[in-house]
Amino acid sequence: MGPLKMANPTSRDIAEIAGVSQATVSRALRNSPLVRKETRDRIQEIAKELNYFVNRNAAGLRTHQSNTIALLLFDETGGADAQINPFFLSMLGYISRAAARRGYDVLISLQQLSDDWHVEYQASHRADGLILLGYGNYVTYREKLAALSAANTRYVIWGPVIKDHPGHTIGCDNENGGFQATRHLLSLGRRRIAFLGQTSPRSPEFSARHAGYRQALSAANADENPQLKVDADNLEELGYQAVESLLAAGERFDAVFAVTDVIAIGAIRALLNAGIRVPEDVSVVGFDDMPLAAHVTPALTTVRQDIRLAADGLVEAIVGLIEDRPVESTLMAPKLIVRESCGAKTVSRAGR
Amino acid sequence: MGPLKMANPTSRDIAEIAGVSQATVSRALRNSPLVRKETRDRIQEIAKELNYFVNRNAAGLRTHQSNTIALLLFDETGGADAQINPFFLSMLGYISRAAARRGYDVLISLQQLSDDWHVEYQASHRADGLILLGYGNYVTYREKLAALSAANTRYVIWGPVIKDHPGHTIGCDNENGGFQATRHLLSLGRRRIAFLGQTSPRSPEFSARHAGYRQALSAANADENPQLKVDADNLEELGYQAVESLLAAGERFDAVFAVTDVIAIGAIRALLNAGIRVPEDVSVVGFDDMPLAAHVTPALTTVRQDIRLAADGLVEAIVGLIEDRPVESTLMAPKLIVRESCGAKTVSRAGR
DNA sequence: TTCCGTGATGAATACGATTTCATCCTCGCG
DNA sequence: CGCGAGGATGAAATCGTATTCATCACGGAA
Repeated sequence: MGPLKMANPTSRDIAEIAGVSQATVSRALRNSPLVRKETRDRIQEIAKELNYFVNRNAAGLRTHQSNTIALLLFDETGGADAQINPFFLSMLGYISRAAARRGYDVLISLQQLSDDWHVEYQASHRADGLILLGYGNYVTYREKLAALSAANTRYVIWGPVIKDHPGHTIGCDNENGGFQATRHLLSLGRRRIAFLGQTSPRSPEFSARHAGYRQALSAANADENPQLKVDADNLEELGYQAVESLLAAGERFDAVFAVTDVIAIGAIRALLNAGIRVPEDVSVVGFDDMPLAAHVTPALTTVRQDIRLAADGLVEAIVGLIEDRPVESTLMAPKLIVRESCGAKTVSRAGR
Repeated sequence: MGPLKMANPTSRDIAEIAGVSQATVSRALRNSPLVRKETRDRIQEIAKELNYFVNRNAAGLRTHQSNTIALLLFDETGGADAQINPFFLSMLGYISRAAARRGYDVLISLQQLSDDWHVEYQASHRADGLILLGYGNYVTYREKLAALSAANTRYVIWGPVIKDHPGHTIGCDNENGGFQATRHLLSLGRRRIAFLGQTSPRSPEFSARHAGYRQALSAANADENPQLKVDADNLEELGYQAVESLLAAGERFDAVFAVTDVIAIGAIRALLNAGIRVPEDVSVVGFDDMPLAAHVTPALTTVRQDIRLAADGLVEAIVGLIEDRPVESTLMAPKLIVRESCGAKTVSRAGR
């Protein structure tokens, strides 16, 4: 017989064809041990033949689940048409894969500070839980997070692990990362190390990296020079300006630790423009190891956050919450990736 | 009275509180003109008070809609842990915003060649329509697209507009882009222009760019030199190797048109490594204008695809299909962005 | 032979909204 | 004063699945 055709087959249609009840079809499709194996196989075959797929709305209505995770990206620096933080973007890919592996879809949403949608996702049964990227800024988001908790929403945050921080958090050990970067520069004989990045309490991650920087300095009996610290938000242009301002002030420095790859890239551009060689005259180290870090010239030495692992951790955590398993906040170890911009190696092909 | 509390309020709960029927609540929440304004306002207020949100599963079940668009990313070059094509990634951001503006959520899914999920999305009522990125390769995906059409799925493809191509397509005028890039190099006095990129029928977009390249050459009465054409897939490493092979073969060239920014960046790295100056000795032009193009050194001259516009177009198209409006395939005009790598300007701060 | 446990299946209901159809009330007009 | 039109609301059906509770057949034990 030819292929069965049907516009929108339902479990009832299958039941009729198979000569069983709709209940049995439902059970068979979910591999319930309650149905005899032969019946089950027959039903599944018919379903495939008919190109049948479970209506998720109906199933979700009945089970109060959506098998979907909402990924809320918040990018403070961006206006409506700004590029999204590339670090988050590449995280997104891994999150999506990790979620798929566990049978969850991923819904994405770019949030603005003014938005209040976040509460809606779980309440409307569009998602079973939320992953928050870019919400590390506790001060700004205190009420938002409180609202989430009040609505009994399950969520996980990527960001710094802070005590009293509501909810569960997966983050990178930023302090240790800052320490590694700075220690590396010191080990290369650099002593006048500039620090580029915003360290207000509004960005606790960057503050932690700064703390690591100071820690490494004092471990080497070197003092922090406040003149060599420049605030800069996470934009390439601001990294450029930060170095410009250092040069304009006549500061002397032989290394730069930028709190972010993006800032580091801007800094390098400014240095080269000023005729300063990198890494011969000034060593530069970034943070994040974003995809392009290996491909700029000189290739960027940086502190890698293993986003693959991070994404896995986030998904693992949110799924755990959804399925009522105990979940703990986690701190992940970063790793120094040595390339060209620090001068530790002779120039060669960019590290992989 | 204090704030009303309730775990999971339903429209029925609201009805009871407001002293009306559940039907009226449903109408009021959807701003139906059938309910008196005062009643409507009162109901909406109660809903807000209760922190009520429509259960999308129930609504979707009834209306056969999900108000969701599935975004299928296919990246041919990537294995399980590979980075996603940054061009698609940044498109994703704009798509998400454009969809939100029209009241749609975006579900993302990274597809592998072996996957057959694509058909499922609409059939399972998880999405009302599909946007396909990276499916430009018609030969490989012929059956996949056929399956989609057979399942009566609404979908839009980002890719080359090809006649006989099933479905609707939004794409960039690649031929024109290749033409502009090459003409620019010619106008700078370059004559021996290498072409880097895969041009098999499996990648029609790249072939189109190549066609534009040839067109510009012949318009300038210059002949194409087959020795200067190197196949290279879209990876930085392959751009590097392509230039290496040209150099190894002893070919002389004074310019490179890379079919992609990623390839161009690899090419530049290889040139610099070989002691060849860019742009003084060799001009380089890329394609895409991905976010980092402005930030590499030298900043990349490239052909910009306006991804913001592209994303808008894709969403506009898929929403049109969903809402049964007529939709046409569209070709968008690319634009040459002159930065440093071509040598048209004196070196200065990277263009924005 | 009778009875009961067990495995397999079916009937019926619930999930929470949307929508059709019916009802009721009011007001204007003949 | 009666009647019909139209505005506002309610009752009830419906969407497609998951699940509870009943039913039934079968076979072994008493």
